[in-house]
Amino acid sequence: MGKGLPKRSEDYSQWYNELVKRADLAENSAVRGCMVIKPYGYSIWEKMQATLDRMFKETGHSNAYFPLFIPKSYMSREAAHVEGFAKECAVVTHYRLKNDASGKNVIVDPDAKLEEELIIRPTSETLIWNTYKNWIQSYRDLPLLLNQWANVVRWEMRTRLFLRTAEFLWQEGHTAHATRKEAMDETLKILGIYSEFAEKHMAIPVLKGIKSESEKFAGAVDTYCIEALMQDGKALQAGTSHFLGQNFARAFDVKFATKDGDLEYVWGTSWGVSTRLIGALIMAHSDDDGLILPPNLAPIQIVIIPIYRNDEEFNRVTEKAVKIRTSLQSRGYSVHFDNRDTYKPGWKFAEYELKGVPVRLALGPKDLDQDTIEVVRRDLREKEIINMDQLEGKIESLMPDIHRTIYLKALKFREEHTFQADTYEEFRELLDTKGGFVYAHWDGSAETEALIKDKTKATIRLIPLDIEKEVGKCILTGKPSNQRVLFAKAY
RNA sequence: CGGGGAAUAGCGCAGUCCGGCAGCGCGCUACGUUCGGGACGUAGAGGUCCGGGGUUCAAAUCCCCGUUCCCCGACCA
Repeated sequence: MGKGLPKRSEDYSQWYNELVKRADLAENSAVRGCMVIKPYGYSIWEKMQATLDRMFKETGHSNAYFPLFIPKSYMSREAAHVEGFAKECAVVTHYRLKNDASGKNVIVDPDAKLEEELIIRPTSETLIWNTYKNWIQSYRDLPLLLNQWANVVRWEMRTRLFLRTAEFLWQEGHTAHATRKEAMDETLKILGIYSEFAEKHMAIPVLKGIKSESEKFAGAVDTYCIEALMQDGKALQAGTSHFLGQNFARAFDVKFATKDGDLEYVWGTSWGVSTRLIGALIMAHSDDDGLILPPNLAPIQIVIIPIYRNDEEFNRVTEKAVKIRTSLQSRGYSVHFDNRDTYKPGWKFAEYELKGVPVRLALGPKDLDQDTIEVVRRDLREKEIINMDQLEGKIESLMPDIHRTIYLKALKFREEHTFQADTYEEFRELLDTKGGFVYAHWDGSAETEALIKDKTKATIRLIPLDIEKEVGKCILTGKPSNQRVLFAKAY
C-alpha cells in the first residue's frame, strides 16, 4: 500500500475507490456487489439517520417496519412497477438446506420449495399498500405518515461502493392522504427536507426538479428529485420524492369513506434517500489527500494529537489534552484524543486528513510552556497557533465556517460547470470538454430523450421547478419547447 | 448478458515465456534509538501458489476441465 491516493485529475474513479477503502468507510464483501460498511463509514450513516429521522418526526412522521420478503404476486399488481423492477429482483425459492449424498456439501433441499416464491424487497410499496388496505377505511384514518429504515436489494450488474451496490440501506417513507393536494404537498415537503438536509448537513448544494417520464420511479405519477454535481462533472441523484397519485391505491384497492359518505381511492407518496448519500459526500468535497467531511456529519469533529519526546512530556501533554477534550465535549463536540504511542505525530496528521476530521489540534511541550495550541482546519489546511484561552471561541467559529467554506466551494464548482446550450453541436461540445450541468431545450418526447442519451450519454436529470418559462427549439429535433431542462452525464 | 484481464503471505505485486530451495515492498511481532508533517536499526512470524485432473525424476511454471474476481460495454438509486 502506497502512501498517497491516486490523483483525482488522473483517475477519478480509482481515486474514489481507493479513498473509500483507505479512509475505512467500506470494503467489498465476499458476496459480489455487496459491501461491508465499516465502523467509520457507518458512523457517518448514523449521523445522517439521526438528523433525517428528527426531521421526519418533526413533520409528523412515525417509524414502522415491514418485512424483507414480498410475495411474488404482489409485484405484478401495479403494471409499471413490476416493469421497472423485474430485471433486478432476488427471489427466494426454497426454505431448507441439507447435506448431499457425500455428506460434505450443503445443497438446497429440492423438497423444500416454497408454494409462492418470495421477492427480496427492491422497495416496499407493494407490501405496504397491501397493508394500508387494512388500516384505512375512513377519512379519519388519514393522513397516514410512515417511514421505515431498512435494507433493500436490487441485483445490479455493475456495482461501486456506496454509489451502487446490490444491497443498500435507506429510509423509505410511505404516506396516504385523502386528497390529491395533500399528497402533492407532502411530496414537496419531503423534497424540501431532503434539500435542506443536503445543504445544511452535507454542505452540498442541490437542484430541485421533476423527473422526465422515462427517468421517474416505476409506479409514480411524478418523481421529484434533488440532483448534486460531483467534482468530475457528473450528476448524482441524492434523493427522490414520488407523488404516487392513486396508482397503488387502485392496485391494492385502498379506498376510504369521505365525510360525505363517498368511497374514494387514497392518494399516496413515497420517498427515500440511501447510503448513496455517503458516496455523494465523498465525491462532492474530498481532495487528493483524503476525505473532507462537513462538521455536522463527521464522526470525529476534533482530534487532539499529543507531541512529546519522553514519558514526562507525554504525561504533561496528556493532562492538558484531557482537560481540553472534556471542555470541548461538554460543548457538544465529538473529540478524539489520539494518545497512541505506536504512531508518530506526522503519521497521525496524514491519517486524520485521510479520514476528513474537520479540525486537528496539536499539543506539545512548547505549547504548554507558552500556553498555546496549534489548530489546523482540514478543508483549507490552514495552520494557526493560538492562545489556549481562545480555543473554545476559535472552535465555535471554525465549525460553521468550515461548513460554509466547503458548501460555497461546491456551489462555486457547480456554477462554473453549469451551462446553456442552444444547438446540438454546442451541447455536445460542452459535455465532451467541460462536463457538468447543461440547460437545453427539449421537445418533451421520450424518443428524443433516448436519442440524446444514446448519442451523448447525457440524460435529463430534472425538469426545473422554478425556472422562467422560455420559448425555444429542441436541440435535437428543432421542435418547439417552452422550457429548458437540465442535462448531465450521471452516476 | 457480450469483449478483455487476473487469481502466489493480511495488502500490493514479481516469479510462469525457458519446469529445478517460495520471493520483494508495505503491513504485522519483539527490542532499542526516535517523536512539532507518513522515523530508523536489529531480530522474527507469516504460504492449500484459486480448485480438480494429467504430463514429468521434478510443476506456481506445461496440458485439460472447472470456479471466482476485476475492467470495458448494455441495464440501473
